[in-house]
Amino acid sequence: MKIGELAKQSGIAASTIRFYEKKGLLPEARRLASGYRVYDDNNLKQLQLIRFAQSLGFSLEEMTAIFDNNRVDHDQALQHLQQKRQELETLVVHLQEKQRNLGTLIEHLQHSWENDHCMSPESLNALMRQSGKDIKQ
Amino acid sequence: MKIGELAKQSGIAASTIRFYEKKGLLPEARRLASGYRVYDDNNLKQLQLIRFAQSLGFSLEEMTAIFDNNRVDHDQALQHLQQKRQELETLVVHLQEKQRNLGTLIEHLQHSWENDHCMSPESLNALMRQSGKDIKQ
DNA sequence: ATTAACCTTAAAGCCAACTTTAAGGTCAAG
DNA sequence: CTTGACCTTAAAGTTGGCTTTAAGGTTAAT
Repeated sequence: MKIGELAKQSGIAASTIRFYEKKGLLPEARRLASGYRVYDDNNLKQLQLIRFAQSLGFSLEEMTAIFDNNRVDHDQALQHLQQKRQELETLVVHLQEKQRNLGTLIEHLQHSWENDHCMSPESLNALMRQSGKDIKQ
Repeated sequence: MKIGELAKQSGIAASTIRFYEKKGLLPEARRLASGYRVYDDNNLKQLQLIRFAQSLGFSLEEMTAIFDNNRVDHDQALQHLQQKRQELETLVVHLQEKQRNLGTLIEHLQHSWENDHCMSPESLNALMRQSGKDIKQ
């Protein structure tokens, strides 16, 4: 199949597929005499794997390192994945904390607005002191 | 205090403070005769509030809308906050799912690499079919 | 033979949230 | 009265992950 068909089947724009190839995330595609790129179902799977890894928070650069087929260092790849899991775990904990803080903040604001119609920096400050750093990603 | 001091106390670069002012997120600072910006502790609190809101996932644009003091529409601000909490909740659920998937993936890979030293696309596919869409943000 | 739908490339543009650069002006210490 | 740390501005650069543009070449149908 040609790039338009692969784009349709994968849901990834043709321009993005070319972009991935240029970045080295995808191998250089075989070409027709006309210069058109040709793909098969393996390429479709590669794209799906990319989207999956992306949904796990991997950057294109990380994927290029891990999925550089031919010479995958399995142990390194595994380490990458485990680190990612750890990061994800930390992120979730942080986000849950934020969520709680935000809930509390909303309640405080509802009360303070019912009374004095101002933002009551005291409650804000209390929350802000508690709240950790970044959300990141 | 001057901008360098505020930068030090807030942990936010002076260039960033100027940038926030230009964006309209901070009010225009009072100036010395020399043209130097002058700040007080309220400005420090404003910056801390910005970092806090940022940690909750608010963009500078959203904050500009919400914290446009003088004429805050409390109901709208509250709606913003509640929507953010909802988004955060959804995000957490998705991330937890990703985390589980990633754990499963790691186990599968450990097994398949012990045996045939290849990535066993079958297990990957199974996971990928299950796994929802975006992480987003 | 023409048209429309496809493909090619390099290069530029986009977004948020900054950071850096260039070319200055101010101020306190020695 | 000079040195160095600080401040000013507008404008350009950065990052990641694309998308868009411009200027073409190919293919299939009519």
